[in-house]
Amino acid sequence: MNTQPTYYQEYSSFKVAVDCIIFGFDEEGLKLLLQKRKFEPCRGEWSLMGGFMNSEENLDQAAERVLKECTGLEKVYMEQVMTFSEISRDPGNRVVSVAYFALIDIRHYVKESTDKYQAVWILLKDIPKLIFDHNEMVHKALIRLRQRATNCPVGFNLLSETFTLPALQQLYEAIFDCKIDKRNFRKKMTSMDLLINTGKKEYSSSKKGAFLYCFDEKKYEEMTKKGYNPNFFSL
Amino acid sequence: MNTQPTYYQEYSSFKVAVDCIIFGFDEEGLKLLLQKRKFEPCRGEWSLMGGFMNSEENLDQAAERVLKECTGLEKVYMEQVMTFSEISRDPGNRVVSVAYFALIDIRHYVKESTDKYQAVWILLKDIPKLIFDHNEMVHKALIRLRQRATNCPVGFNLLSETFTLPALQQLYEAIFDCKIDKRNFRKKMTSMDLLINTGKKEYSSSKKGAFLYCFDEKKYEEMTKKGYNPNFFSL
DNA sequence: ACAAAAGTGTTCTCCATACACCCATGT
DNA sequence: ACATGGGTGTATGGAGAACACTTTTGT
Repeated sequence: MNTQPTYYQEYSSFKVAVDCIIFGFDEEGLKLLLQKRKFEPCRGEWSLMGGFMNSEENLDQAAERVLKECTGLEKVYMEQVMTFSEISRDPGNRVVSVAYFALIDIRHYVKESTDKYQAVWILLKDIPKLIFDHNEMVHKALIRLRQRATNCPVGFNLLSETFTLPALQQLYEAIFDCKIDKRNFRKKMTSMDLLINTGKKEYSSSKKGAFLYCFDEKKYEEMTKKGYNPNFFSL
Repeated sequence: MNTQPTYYQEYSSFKVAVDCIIFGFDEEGLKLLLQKRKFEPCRGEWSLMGGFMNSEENLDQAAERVLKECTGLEKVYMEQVMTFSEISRDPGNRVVSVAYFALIDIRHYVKESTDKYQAVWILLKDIPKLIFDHNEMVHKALIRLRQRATNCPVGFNLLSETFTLPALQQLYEAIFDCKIDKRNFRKKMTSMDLLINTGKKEYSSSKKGAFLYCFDEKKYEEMTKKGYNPNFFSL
C-alpha cells in the first residue's frame, strides 16, 4: 500500500460536501431544480441537490457525480461558487460544503426525470425556505451567474442549440430581473457578430415565427484569444 | 457530551486548510507576503501563509487566525477566493485548501515583523515557483482582486488612512498592470466625490508635494444603500 | 537654470438609452 | 378585420480616451 509518510496527523478532519444550484430556463422564467431531502436530518424539507466528496475524487468530480446521480445529466456547465463552513450549518454533523452552480438546457431534462429523481423545477422568485444555508448558496450563485453573464456567453448553456432572439432577451431579463428594450438588445446582440441566423423559424410562441439563431462558439474562441473582451450585458 | 445523533458516518473526512494570498503595496509596486515553508513536506520551499482549520472555527476564522499567526496582523480585509481539492495537490496528505486573499497596508507591517515571522515581501511580477498549487491560487486571487477593484473601494485597504492621488493611481496601475492617463484618472476619482482633501501635503516623492486625501467611507455607505453603483476602474 | 513630480481642461468618439411603427400570420 | 408577437432605425446624452502645458520647489 502507501509507503509514503503521512503528515498533518495532528489536525482535525471534516466531511466535505458539494451542493448544486441548478439553473434552468423556459418560457416561465429562470428556475432552480430542488428536491425534498431524502434522508435525515431534515428529511422531507426543501433542499439543493447535494452529496459528499469521497477520497477518489476532487470537488469538481464530486459535483459532476452528484449532478448525475440527482438528475441524470452530464457534461453541463458547472462552476464552483464558494465554500460554506459555519460550525453548525448542518445539524447532522460538522460538514464543510462547497456550492457549485450548473446551467442546463431545461428541455434536456425531460418530465420523466423529475419523477425519477423526485426533483422539481421552481421559479427563482418562488424559492421556498431551504435547509441549512442553502438559500444563501442560491443567493451567491445568482450573483455569480449575473457576473458571468455580463462578459461571458454562459447564458447559451441555458438554451437549446438554436434559439430565438426574443427567447434570448427573456433569458437576460430573467437573469438580471429587469426589462430590456427590444431594439437595443437586438442591435447589441447582432452587432457582436456572434450569432448565426439558421434561416429556420420557430412558431411555438407566435404566428409570424421568430428566426432561430445559434451561437458561433468557434468565432468566440478566436476573438477572445485575440484579446477581444465582449460585453453581453451591462446594468 | 454530545447526545445528538451523528449522521454521515459512512463518508470520508478530509483535512481542510486555508492559504492566504496577502497583498501589499508600496512605491515599488504590488507585492505578496511569502515565506519559506517551515515544516515537511517541502520544507524550505516558497509558500503562501497557510494553516489547518480546526473543529472550533469556521473558514473565515481559520483564515484570520492563520493570518495573525503568520504576520501578527488583525482586522484586515479578507475574502474567500476559491477551494482547491486536487487529490495529490499536497504530497503530505489529502488536503482540501481554501484560498483567501488579504489586503494590508504595507506600512503597518513593519520590518521587524518580516524577521520575526520569516516573511518576505515579493513583487507580484517576481513571484517564484511556489509549492503545490499556490501559484494558481495567486492567479485566482489576482483575478478576484481586479474584479473587486473595478466596482468596490477595496484598493484603499492597501493604502494608509491618507494617501496622495499619484499613489492611488500607481496602485490601480499595479493592480491592473496598465498605464492610466493622469488627468482622466484624477477627473474620475474626484468627480465621484468620495475623496476628501485633508489639505495636508506629502513631500516624500516630490519637491512640490502632493495633497493627502482620505476616502469618505460614510458617504460611500450611504450612496451604495441608495443604489449608487460606483465604477472605480474600467479596463 | 533646470530637473522632477503635481496639477489642470477640452475635444472626440463610441456606446447605452429612449422611443414608435410596420410585418406576417392564424383566427 | 384584428390580435399577437416579430422585426426595424434614429436621435440624444454621458462617459471614457486622447492629449500638452503650467506650477512648485529643491538642487
